[in-house]
Amino acid sequence: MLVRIGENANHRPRSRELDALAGQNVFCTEFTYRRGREIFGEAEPAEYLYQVCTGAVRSFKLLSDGRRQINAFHLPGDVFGVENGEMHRFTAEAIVETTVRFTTRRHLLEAQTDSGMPVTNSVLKLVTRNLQHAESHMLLLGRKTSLEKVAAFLIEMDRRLTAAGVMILPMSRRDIADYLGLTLETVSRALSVLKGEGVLDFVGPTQRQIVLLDRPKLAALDS
Amino acid sequence: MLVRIGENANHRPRSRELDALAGQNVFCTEFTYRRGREIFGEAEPAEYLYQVCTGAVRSFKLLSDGRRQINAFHLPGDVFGVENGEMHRFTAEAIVETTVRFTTRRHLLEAQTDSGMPVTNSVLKLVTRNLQHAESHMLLLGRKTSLEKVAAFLIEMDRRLTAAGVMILPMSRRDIADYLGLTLETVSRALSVLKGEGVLDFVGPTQRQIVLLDRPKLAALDS
DNA sequence: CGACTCCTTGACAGCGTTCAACAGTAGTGG
DNA sequence: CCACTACTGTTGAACGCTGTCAAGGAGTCG
Repeated sequence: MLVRIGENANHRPRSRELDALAGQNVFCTEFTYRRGREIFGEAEPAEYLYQVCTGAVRSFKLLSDGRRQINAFHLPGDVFGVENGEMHRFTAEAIVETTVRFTTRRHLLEAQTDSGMPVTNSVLKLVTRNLQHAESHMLLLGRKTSLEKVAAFLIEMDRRLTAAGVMILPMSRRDIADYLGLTLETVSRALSVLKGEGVLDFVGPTQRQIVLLDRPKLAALDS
Repeated sequence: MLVRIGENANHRPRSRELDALAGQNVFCTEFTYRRGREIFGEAEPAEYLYQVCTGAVRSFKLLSDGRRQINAFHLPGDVFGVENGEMHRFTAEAIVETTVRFTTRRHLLEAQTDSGMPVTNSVLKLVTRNLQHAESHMLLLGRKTSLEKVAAFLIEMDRRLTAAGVMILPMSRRDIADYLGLTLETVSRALSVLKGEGVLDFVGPTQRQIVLLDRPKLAALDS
């Protein structure tokens, strides 16, 4: 039986993708992870497939000395853990308290043999979307300056989680830095520059709530 | 009719993938591109699917000011141009004189409806492999030092094109740099360091032929 | 042979990192 | 509720890795 996701500003059309993937009759369970908890680890068997209901997830790889590269942030509606192999290729952690729905890969495979091929097609679509994101992120990581990286990050997050004119970032400066291949100090400095230039402003007591004041200028900075 | 690829040191099992993809009866044509020629451009309609017979191909994205990020090198046996969408997301160019086989996407789709689903599965495998490569490349681009990047590059190329103990690089220092998110000078310096440390040596008149003398040390440098 | 590209090497600059101090916020327990 | 502590973010100063600029040599191709 399906568990309904409540009314949520971040509840996008994509929320239905896990349904399309697994079929309407697949058993889906909800689970809530506390802030910082690991959802699955790199090289662990990929048993489940997840969809974010509320909260936010980071998936990343580590080098032996602790350097971290965050590959993607998963926000409400996003499906993740689609490894199409035996093992997860990332570690996934809840950034804040996060509720996910999940289903087993076995259910996926069974649904596939039942209905023919739409399931494989859905998996292909998801993998292709991940690949596209990875491709543009390689351009960012390899060839953009710190300011361009932060601008690109803001544009992406603006698209994905701005509601009522305000973007509430669930992730820390360190998370952003590890996503952009920078240090947290450089991210902080770039944000200060953008604020100084009137591109954005912080609202509220914390620095995690951002209002974009000049999107054309921001887009121009992304090159 | 299929065109046979000649005996070639770089002729890997993967060479059969386009067959598996498109079926043994699909019409495949060969074509040879001269050094530096564009095979397809970013945002062009993705009409064909390619496999390298001989030579080497670079696929890359550009920023408006000319900064280039090479996403992948395609070597003999590799299939490329699998965009799974209307448009190519990269530009592909022949690095040296390169012969490719190609088939139209339409043939692929027809093969799919004929035989059921193995075609989609093959596409999924290819896209998944691309994604895996992109994922580890993001870690490299975002978090590795120049020496680690060059070491990782050598390890990858050693695996993919070392024959008879010698690795003959088809690409220039600039290509390597644009692949690793560095400048060509930094690549050159890193190679000089590795030579100085006895990890590798150049053979022949040019600096494109490399012998690896200490693979364990090289692997250690990749972290 | 001459023009061109490619590669190496040196000197220097600069962007981003590192190290450090400080302030604001959140989380915890009395 | 408030004090205490840990966490998070900003900012400054100095460093260093990589980029930039430049020169020169070697290889390649017409």
